[in-house]
Amino acid sequence: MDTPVSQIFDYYPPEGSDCSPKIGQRALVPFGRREVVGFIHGISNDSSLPKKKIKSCKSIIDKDPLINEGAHELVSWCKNYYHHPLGKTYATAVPRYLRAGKTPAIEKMLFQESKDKKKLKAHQKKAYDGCIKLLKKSAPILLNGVTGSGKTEIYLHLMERVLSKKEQVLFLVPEIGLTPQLYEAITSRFGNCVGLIHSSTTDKSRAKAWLAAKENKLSVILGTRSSIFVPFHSLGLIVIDEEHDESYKQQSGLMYSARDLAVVKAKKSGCGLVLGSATPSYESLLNAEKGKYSEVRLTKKVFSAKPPEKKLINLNANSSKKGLSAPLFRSISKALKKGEQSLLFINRRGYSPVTMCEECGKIEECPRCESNLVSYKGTGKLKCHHCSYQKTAGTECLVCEGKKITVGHGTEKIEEELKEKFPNEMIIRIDRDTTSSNKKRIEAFGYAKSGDAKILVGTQMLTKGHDFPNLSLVAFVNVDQGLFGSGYRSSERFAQQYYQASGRCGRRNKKGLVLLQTHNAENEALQALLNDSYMAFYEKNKEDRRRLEWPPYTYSFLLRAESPSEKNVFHFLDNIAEFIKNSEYISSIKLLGPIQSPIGIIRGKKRGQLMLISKNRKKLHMIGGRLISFIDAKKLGTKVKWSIDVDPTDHS
DNA sequence: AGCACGCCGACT
DNA sequence: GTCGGCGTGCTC
Repeated sequence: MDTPVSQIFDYYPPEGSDCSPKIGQRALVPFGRREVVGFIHGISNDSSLPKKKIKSCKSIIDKDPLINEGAHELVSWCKNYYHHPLGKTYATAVPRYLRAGKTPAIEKMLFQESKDKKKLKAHQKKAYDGCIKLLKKSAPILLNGVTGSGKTEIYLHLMERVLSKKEQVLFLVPEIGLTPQLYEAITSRFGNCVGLIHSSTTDKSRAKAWLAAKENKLSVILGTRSSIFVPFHSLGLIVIDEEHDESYKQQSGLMYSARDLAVVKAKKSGCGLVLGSATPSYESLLNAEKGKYSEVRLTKKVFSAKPPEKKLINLNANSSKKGLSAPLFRSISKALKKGEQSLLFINRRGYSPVTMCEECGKIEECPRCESNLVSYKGTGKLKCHHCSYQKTAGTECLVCEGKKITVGHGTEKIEEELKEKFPNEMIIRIDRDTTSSNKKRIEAFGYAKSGDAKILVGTQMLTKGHDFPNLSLVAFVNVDQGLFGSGYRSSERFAQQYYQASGRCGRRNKKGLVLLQTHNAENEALQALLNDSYMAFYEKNKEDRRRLEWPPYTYSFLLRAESPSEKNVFHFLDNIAEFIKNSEYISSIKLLGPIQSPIGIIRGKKRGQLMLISKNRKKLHMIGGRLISFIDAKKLGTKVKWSIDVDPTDHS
């Protein structure tokens, strides 16, 4: 049941019934003073508990198991690998509606043979044939194809093959924004046979899609990461689009990677798996090198466009307090004259990340977090991006009555600069703040895609898998922030953003231009980015990772703890560090910490962490298990809130 | 996570 | 004498 304890609770079958319980059924059980829904995880003839202590189930909810064998295996694997309480793992895997003990009615939504078939171009056909051949080998396929090479059409052809064998398909996308275009593509080709599962899907329809897939009454699930847990009846293929995207990793609770779980699921069920990206994660590229994945490459574009011209704008030579330099403005003007779109990328929301008193230098900080407040001009607020704190932004410093100024640029400030310069053009800003509801998001992307909006400003949201047919200029407003950010993954991340965004301009016959504003024009990594393909950049960059022993050449495991009392945080972490140092595995593990987390205080809670790094995944996993038993046995975790992150994507 | 218990300070 | 705040511990 949905409790944060790692133990399993034993029950007798319901009294006076002769039905035999089956694994995967839901049961209504007395639990303390309440009655809750639980999942039958295993069946046994004995128990370590005294017979008197064991209660009987009130009733068994399902006639047939709700959790089929495949889902049961995946949940079990997940709880072991991520060291997460079993009940909480079920709670993550099963829709809320079903966990409440309810069962919705479902309809049939099955695949219909399509009438009009699109033909693949020669290079696509070759890749498709390669996939078909490799799928028989049952290793995951890494479909490594440059932007515009037509991966989607290959997915659709692979899907058709599987669907016509009456098998099912799971199609995963990193975020909700990418579902509409794919939903349209799939339904127009294969009929009304698709269940959608993402953050805006209601509890009930989520449960419906989930159940329909299990009952084999639906052919395709299109969804975001949690769809990986859908218990398909006869799954034939999993597609993970944009497999490098970090949205596939859950960042709280059960911190699973849907991409990694797909590999497990495909192996266990024997279905095909295609991981697609123009900029594969270093993890996947290394797996391909090791032969764990089969790789299919697409280097040709469907519409043979000239590669975009790439130029650095040296901000040292074009000094300005503004976020946008004169050469950048000139290029935007040129694009406007030709009636073409420009996209400006800056990975920072709000107006400015810092507000400071001009006289005394006092910076506006969150009273509850170790973090500066982000200013918003539109609402006149100062907001914390780590908690819900916000206040009205005054113009005067409360200490010395000096004038407050903003330092640095966010999407909102860039938008303002553009509006001053181009008052008559339609400018659209796309970030988490402007697309908070489904309706707002659809509207914003509508203007962007129709070409009505001539200038697009946005965060990474804007670069994720969207096609803007009229786009000819892409500009990175602040290269240095991305490329030289903290964390060993920042160069990989920036390279992915760079190739994703620059691949989107100059499609068809238009000549594209990519501009990068930087203070480090001579930097070697930046030069490499400019002159090389993503793969060439990877080849150079991976050596640093190997030498410094970071993932994917090592495995990592992050233990986090928080509490209002710093003493409690470090008492907890120190105890665990000591335990590891005394264990037999210490020789194969590198310990980093305990240290204060990069953001040391959030919501008034002190935060600390302990990182374990090892080349030996098995040993790292073993010590993880020992660690939990140690915390449980010594009751260490009572005074702090703690969590485990296996394969963390960033180490904060 | 819920939920109850129990200890302690505050208030009628 | 009683109410309620929250620290602690248990749930088969």
